[in-house]
Amino acid sequence: MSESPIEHEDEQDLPEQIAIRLEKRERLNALGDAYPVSLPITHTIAQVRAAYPELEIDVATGDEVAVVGRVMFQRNTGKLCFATLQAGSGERIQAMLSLDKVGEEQLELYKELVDLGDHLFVAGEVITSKRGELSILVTDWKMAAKTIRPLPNLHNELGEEFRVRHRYLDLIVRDRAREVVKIRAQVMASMRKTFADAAYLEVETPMLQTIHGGASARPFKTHSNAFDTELFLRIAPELFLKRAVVGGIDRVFEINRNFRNEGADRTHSPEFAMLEAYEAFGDYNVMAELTQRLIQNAAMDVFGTHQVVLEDGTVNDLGGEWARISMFESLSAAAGVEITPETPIAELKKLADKEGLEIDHPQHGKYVEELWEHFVKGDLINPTFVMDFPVDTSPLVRNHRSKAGVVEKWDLYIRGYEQATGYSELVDPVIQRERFVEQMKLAAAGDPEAMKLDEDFLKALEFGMPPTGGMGMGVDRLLMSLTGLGIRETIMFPLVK
RNA sequence: GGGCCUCUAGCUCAGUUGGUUAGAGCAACGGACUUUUAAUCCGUGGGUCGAGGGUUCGAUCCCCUCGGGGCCUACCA
Repeated sequence: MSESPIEHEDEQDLPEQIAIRLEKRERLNALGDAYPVSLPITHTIAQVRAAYPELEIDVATGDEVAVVGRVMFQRNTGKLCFATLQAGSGERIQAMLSLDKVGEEQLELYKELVDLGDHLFVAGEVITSKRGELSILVTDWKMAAKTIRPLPNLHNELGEEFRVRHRYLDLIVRDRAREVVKIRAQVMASMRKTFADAAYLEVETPMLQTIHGGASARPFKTHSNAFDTELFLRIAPELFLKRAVVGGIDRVFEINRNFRNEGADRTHSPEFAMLEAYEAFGDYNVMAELTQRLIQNAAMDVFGTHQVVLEDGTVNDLGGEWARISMFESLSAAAGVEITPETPIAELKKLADKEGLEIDHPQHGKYVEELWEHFVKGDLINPTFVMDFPVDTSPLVRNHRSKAGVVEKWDLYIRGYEQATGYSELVDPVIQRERFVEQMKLAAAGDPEAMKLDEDFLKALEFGMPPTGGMGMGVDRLLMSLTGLGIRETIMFPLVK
């Protein structure tokens, strides 16, 4: 990337349009202020529009208003100039500057000093033009903030890379970009309300951790100068939220960033927003109900329906009671052979080989999950809880209360994506230690994602954790499910090199 | 990690089978215009063709290296 041209000392090197705008900025400062600290604004553009929903053509209301907006279009003629002003929230209104209202000097200055993209303050009467456009017939104008760089062309779609690298411009220029930011905020607010209604407390747990745990993933590493020690950006908040439950915070949730040092694609980002929730004396069934409620409430609060329309026009039906299927039963049905926790690993391997699956760190449960993804996952369009996972790939989940060889864990799939996961949490400190030891053997065998043993967490469990249900949900992925956008569109400022 | 593609003006894109001075629309500059709304009309300027190296009389184009981006694939509870 080239350095910013505005940093060049020699003005000759500046792109023409920037040099010209810098001169205009100087002139504005000489005449007054190109960036005034305050302006006598009386209305937002939205308020003006709302106050006059249906005016006839060529009407003068007699009402005076003063607004600011960014200049999005300009149509300058000899004695009458038009500009379209846009509020940050996207509403637009037309400003009209006529010779007989502002005088020759102010009209000339306006034409010379105001460019597309500038923040412009205008005061005047609310009218409609001869074409019926709601307008402000300007008596006073003032530069609210001079722009130095030209806005991108509004008549072509911006390239994807340009949009991500200049999200601030994307937000100015593209309604949908603003909408997505708003939807995200509303979804967050809705989920917090659902939690509040269920007497959950929101907490924040460490991002910097001395031992990363709670998930299987490669971490980002950093270093603390003060403690002279290696630290990890968290891959999950799970082990700290469970400590909170041990401490008696019986209903607790956190919405915050996780960091995973792994691949980035349409559904994965190195940093992503994660929701985790724990409920003492709940189990994975309770958490499934909570998860369904969170998502359905969000859809209803934001879109007013459980049938949300996605970017490509298809409808994502989130309504009704969501299906629950068993992992082993659905796999057996799809594969055409009975597969249970007792199925010999050699048989699973034979089936995987036949299907052309390569499995990295072969354990029984790994085979089952890979085969399940191969045979079943793609067909799960409507929201579906996949229940009861293999034990050896789920070290933090308690054994099923009645089925041998599986744990009380579900994954929620929506439109073929893993959306959330829920557990009846493992709270027995002795079994938890055994599970960690198993993970350490895997790590020793070279699995870089295997979990580390967290002695302090085990100590907390040894002080007694109540039976607890837990759930985790990728917030960015929820936004994807609600909008049909890629993850880099649901995150306002995704990581770019 | 592997494969394929891509990078040209502020933005969106053409183009050059290697040849004088690299084009368009919008944006900008000068001029005309009191009802435009992608205003219109006349005129003008604007480029290290991602960076570096090579081949060549001559490279934006061909080759190599590097960098950015995309798609597929692998990996990612």
